[in-house]
Amino acid sequence: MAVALDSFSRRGFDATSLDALAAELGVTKQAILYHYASKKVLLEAVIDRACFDLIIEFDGALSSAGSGWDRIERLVRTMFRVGVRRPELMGLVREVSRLGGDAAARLSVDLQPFVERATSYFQREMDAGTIRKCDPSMLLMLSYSAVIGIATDMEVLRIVGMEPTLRSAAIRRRELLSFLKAAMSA
Amino acid sequence: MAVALDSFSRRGFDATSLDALAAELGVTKQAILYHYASKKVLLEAVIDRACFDLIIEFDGALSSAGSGWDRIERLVRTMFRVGVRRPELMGLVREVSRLGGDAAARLSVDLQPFVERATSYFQREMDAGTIRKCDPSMLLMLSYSAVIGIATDMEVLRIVGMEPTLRSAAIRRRELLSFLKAAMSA
DNA sequence: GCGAATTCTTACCATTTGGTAAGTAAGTTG
DNA sequence: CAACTTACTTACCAAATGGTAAGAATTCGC
Repeated sequence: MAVALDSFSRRGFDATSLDALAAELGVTKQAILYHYASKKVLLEAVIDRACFDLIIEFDGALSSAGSGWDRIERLVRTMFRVGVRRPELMGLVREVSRLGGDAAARLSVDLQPFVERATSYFQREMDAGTIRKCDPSMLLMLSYSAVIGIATDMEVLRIVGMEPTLRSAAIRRRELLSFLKAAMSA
Repeated sequence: MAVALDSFSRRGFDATSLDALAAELGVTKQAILYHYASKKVLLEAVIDRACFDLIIEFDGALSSAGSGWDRIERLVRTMFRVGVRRPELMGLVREVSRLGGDAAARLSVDLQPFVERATSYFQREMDAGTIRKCDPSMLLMLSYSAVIGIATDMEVLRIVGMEPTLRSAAIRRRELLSFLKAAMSA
């Protein structure tokens, strides 16, 4: 499962053959097809798993104590941490969203509760005056895009002249945080 | 060429078969292989073309008259316009960056002049005090990511609750502009 | 008008793909 | 021990893939 998640998000769904997955696991392709009736079913299982993990990762940050800017900062930090430490999770979201169709629909359903929670949380903070008023969906989308770009578009990072090493990730996180802070401050 | 660019960026390189491209063009696969020795060569040609178009699109915005914030705003507007009206250009950048390897290297070479121009332009504006000091590479990366996300991740847009219609694109552009403005203001 | 280049097509081909069918070794249950 | 389930494997298969070889129609240079 972890292998499939990793490969789907890194190499893409179409570019990942069942044979390649099986080889990596040291079994035959039919061993996979025994547990998952088809490649599509495997993808659906991987989507469910990734969404579950994603929600688990964010659950703490969204429900932990603290208020105002501290909590916002913790949320963004969490987003960045997930993007750096588990890039396959966000990478799969991107890949599945590109695939469209049933897979994307399933992703949508799986993430709906989290998205609703996050946007309503942003909304509350806006009403409270912690962050400046804007479309909460837009804010979520921007945070996702920013982290996705910085955490998974390694090649683009290299193109714009940033070395995509883990060592410099901390620096990038600090930059992104101050950037988002400036953008969100009331 | 346009058909290949579109399909590579929308469906992905691996998921685009030469037969499918040929069918869409009303010719046979071998007609394509006559002009481009292999699928890889076709990809390289498409990359060159996309980068050329990208640079052409941005050239006006980067070199046009005006100064200070007006020019910055025009640059961001251009980025958004390209993202919305020619999503295949930025989509291909994302796809090729995911593919890695020779293709990504070529992309890097093709875009290097533009990237250097853009970052040095940001640097000048920072020195002039128009925008707040930050890593110019980071700023470029963030703008790219934001526009990529909003312009090409249609499914994710739907998931976070934004209808991905052209009609609402203007609203999103305004939101993004005010967002970037807030983030960049000195 | 004729050879030659250009631009295709038809006919193949080896490999890879997701998927099926059937068998088998190792438990598990009664 | 026997029936049955679990977790595979080996043996295939039809379709699709990128690519080659050779031929045909059209255009071009002279």
